[in-house]
Amino acid sequence: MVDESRTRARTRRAILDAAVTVLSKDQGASLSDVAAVAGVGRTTVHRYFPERSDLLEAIGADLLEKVAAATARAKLAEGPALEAIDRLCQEYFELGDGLMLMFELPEMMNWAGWEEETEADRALTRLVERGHAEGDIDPELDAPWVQQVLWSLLYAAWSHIRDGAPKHATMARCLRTLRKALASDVDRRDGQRGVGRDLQR
Amino acid sequence: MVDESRTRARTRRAILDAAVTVLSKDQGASLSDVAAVAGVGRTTVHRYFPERSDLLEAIGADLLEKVAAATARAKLAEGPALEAIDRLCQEYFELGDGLMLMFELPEMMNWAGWEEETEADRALTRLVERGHAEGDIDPELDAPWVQQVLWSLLYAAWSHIRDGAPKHATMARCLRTLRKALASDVDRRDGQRGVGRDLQR
DNA sequence: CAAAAGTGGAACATATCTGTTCCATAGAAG
DNA sequence: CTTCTATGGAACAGATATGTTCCACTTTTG
Repeated sequence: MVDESRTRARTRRAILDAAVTVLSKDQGASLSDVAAVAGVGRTTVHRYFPERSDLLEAIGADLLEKVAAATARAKLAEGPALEAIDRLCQEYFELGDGLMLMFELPEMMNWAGWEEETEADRALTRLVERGHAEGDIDPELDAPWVQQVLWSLLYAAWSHIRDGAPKHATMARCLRTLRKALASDVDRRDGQRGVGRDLQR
Repeated sequence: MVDESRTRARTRRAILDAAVTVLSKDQGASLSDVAAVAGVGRTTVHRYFPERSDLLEAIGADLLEKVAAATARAKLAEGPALEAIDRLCQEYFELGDGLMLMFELPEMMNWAGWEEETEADRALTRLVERGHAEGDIDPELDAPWVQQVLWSLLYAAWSHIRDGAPKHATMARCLRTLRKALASDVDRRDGQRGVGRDLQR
């Protein structure tokens, strides 16, 4: 894992990406399917990932990195808490198929990397607590529940898009829904900023 | 399907229920597993549902009925729109494992019965539109999106419970979240009724 | 009680996916 | 150009789930 020839790195990525694409559409897909989409022989897949579980594990690790990167980009420590969550939601949204995989692939949710609390989890927890302290986030909603809501709304958004809904509008609705759900009732200052305020009647 | 002896009906139900229980925990579970939990021989399962797909189809149909019944019980045409959605959410919540199956079992979401719009869908659509007209529901959130949000929050709630969260408290948070998310900003009358108002700081 | 209905288990055939080995060849790197 | 890396494909072995058949046994039902 230390260093790989460029070709090896490229093939590896191709397989990983293909796997995410294929498995997010059909979690029961065979390795042949993955190989086909990756434009690679089935043998090659086994060369990189001896067992199916190795591939899944690699996907998990890859996803974990992407989540970490997305969380970092959202800079959760900066600005009003609700705006920070907005940014986080947008970043996670970009994970696309990978996001769906986390929900839909059984072996993914049970896999080791997600059991332990990641830095991303901790950052979100800190953010929610800050939101509570600053009066921006509904004090009745604790960090774990906020996390559940965030992910499930993202899931809802992507499902909706899969059903043919326009991407951008759906994203806007998702953000709006999340923001309203989490906003403290006392503090309404930031709740309406951004998306479609003027459409309000 | 016309009439079945009592024994047959009971065995059939046992298999169906066992299947929901087992498959909601492991979508890849074999028919042997289902048979074992149902307290029935594998042969018997095949007698009632010749192919795996037949079993899945039967579960789908069964679930569809339960959803219809739950929707009817919620009496969506009565009372303020937000309260009606509250009732609906509580009714659906009771579906338990069946609810998770709809999300997690791939063959379930693609299955025929869900494609066409059911009476339950139409009732919800009418409710949302009524909510818009009466100023109770956020006009920016249309019926399909409201439906997505409703189901995904239920999914979030059950996932949270699976993770060890207390059932009742989670349900309360789920309702609160949904209500706030859907409430129109103009109309705040009903937004706070019920769950944990006195815990507000 | 006797016939009929319902059941369980063994045995078998079949399909599919997995994981492995081997070899010839294409492509990169020196 | 030559060497070495990476690859694709065929062929094979093993595991697992599916679906079927048959028969003896139990329970219901008339």
